Amino acid sequence: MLEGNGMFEQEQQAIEQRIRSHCAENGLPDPGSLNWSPIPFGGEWGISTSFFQLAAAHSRLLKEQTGQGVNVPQHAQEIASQVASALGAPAGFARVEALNGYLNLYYERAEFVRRVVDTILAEGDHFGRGEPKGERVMVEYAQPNALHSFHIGHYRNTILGEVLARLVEFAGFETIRASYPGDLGLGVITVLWIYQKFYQGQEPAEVHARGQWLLKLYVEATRLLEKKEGETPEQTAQREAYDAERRELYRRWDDGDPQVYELWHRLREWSMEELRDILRIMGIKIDVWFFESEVDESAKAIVEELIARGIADDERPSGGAVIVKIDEKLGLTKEKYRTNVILRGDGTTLYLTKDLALAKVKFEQYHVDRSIYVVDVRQSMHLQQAFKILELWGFKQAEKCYHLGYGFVSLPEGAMSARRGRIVLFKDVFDEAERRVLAEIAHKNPDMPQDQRQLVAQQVGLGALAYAMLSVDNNKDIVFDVEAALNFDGHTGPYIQNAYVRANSILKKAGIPLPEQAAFDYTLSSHEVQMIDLISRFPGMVQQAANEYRPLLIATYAYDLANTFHSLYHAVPVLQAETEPIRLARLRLVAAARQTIENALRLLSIAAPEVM
RNA sequence: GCCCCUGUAGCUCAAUGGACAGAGCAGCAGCCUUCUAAGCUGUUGGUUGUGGGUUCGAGUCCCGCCAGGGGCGCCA
Repeated sequence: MLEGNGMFEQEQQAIEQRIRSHCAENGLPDPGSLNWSPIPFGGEWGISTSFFQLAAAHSRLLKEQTGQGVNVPQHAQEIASQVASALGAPAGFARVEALNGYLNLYYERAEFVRRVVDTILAEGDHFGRGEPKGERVMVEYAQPNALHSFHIGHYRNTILGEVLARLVEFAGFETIRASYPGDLGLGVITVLWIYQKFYQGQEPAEVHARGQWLLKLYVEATRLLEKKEGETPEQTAQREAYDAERRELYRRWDDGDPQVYELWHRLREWSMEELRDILRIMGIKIDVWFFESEVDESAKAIVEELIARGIADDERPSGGAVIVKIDEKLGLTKEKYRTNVILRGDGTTLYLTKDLALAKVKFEQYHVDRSIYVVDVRQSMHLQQAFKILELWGFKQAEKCYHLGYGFVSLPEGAMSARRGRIVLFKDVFDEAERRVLAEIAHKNPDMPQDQRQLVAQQVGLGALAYAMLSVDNNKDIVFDVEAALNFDGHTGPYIQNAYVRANSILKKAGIPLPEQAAFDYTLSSHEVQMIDLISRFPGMVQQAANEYRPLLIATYAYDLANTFHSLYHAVPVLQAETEPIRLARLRLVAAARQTIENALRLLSIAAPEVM
């Protein structure tokens, strides 16, 4: 298994040992953990470490002893030189060099390449997978509000969560994908109200049309119920009558009226059908569905316990609600988590209450070791409050809860607003993406069979969309520009997919099975060296991205892979290579690159099309 | 008032405290009879918002300030 610099683990450890003894023998402080990083120069590769910290430490030591320190960069270079000559020509490395305070160790090219390529081709789809960590992680994402339609803001949440789940899973953690759709609240009741009042019995046949219709109903209902400027007394009376009906409906729903429940379940199912189809398009399989309505009762029980234990204050007797003074209970003097309500005056639960109950379910029923919440950054305060209340409650897994916030998605015209009809639905963008890819295929690849075009259009269209979301760090807001998101050139998903396709094309045209082995003992071009360097780093990238919860790192890495491959493709002939041994070696290199691109794309939830 | 996030090329974004701050888009100049031009090559473009501090070394860490966004008791 290749992990980090693990490929040359033995050689690296031997070097470290010799550096330590060199230091000990020459009165230098122990260098501590040597921080190896890849050599940054293009055209060659190896590993590198610097001696600045050691030189600085030694300088401090000398200052204590003699009252005089030394110039650190200069001293670092001296140490690097001494170490370099002490090492001589270590096994596994072609060359050792001391430069600017750095010790650079250059790999034996042929051996390095052979190991990298052989490992990748032997491990195939598993190349880059981390060792099992023996820990179970739950990722919660894909939580749109029921009875609203799925827009590109939800899409960002969903693609980010899915890629995070794939990352931690591939890095070696057992992973559970959870979705928590909001199916309660006034917004939901509002849709039920207008449907019952004006549209009873109507139902668009197509699944997306039906889901989207619910959003239109919500917008219309909001217009009817919203106070307007300069309304006539009749209009005011009408509006208030409507609102009274809605409140009455909410009350009946709360009482569990079977008729209302039937309607609620039916419309919720329309939303869920739409969501399931979008998840199908995105290739996502959710393991666990939590509905807000399912944790309602257990949430109330938790409130009782918090009151009994003096963590929550029941202000209902004086006309208030049940609250938790979080800062006060934590003993903080400055306001940080503030105070929040965990039960309304009328005894109904809030979002916060249900999150307390849900956390308990996750840890106690699903036995997860860690729980990651992929939720809009605007809910950061809310989740911190939930985690702190759990902590006050004595729930020790509270420290195993992480909020992965992400910036919100807005439009060039401003924030999305369902009421103003200013909203971009995922399905609309997806359909447009497909149309554009089909047009592109007709133009650029007219020989592609008709029956293949639809599949490729979907793969490439989704690839463009996914990459547009994933190539921005999650803590940054995105202004969603359809034209930019559906661009297929440059730093985009299709650019990466195209690199895969071109690699695939070479291997197909070779007309022979992939050679079992090949020697890389010829003079490698700088393009080949860079390609090898990058693909060898994939396992380390997976671990880093999973540890930091940063899909962006893989997105950037995948682009670098494709960029390097495109350059290689242009500059280095494979099928027309100078000699047969070089041809075979390059075929294996191309196959290894293709495999690495494929694995990286899979982590990004982007398809690797055979042709495009 | 308190808390969180952001500020890097004209625009959109990268950069485990480390070697000359990098890509894409846009602009300019080239490359399809050669493994798919959704591509490649070259080129233009920077006081990393600002002032201090820590460090051998700061876009990165600490403090202040400026600008923008978000959040803050019965919405989700």
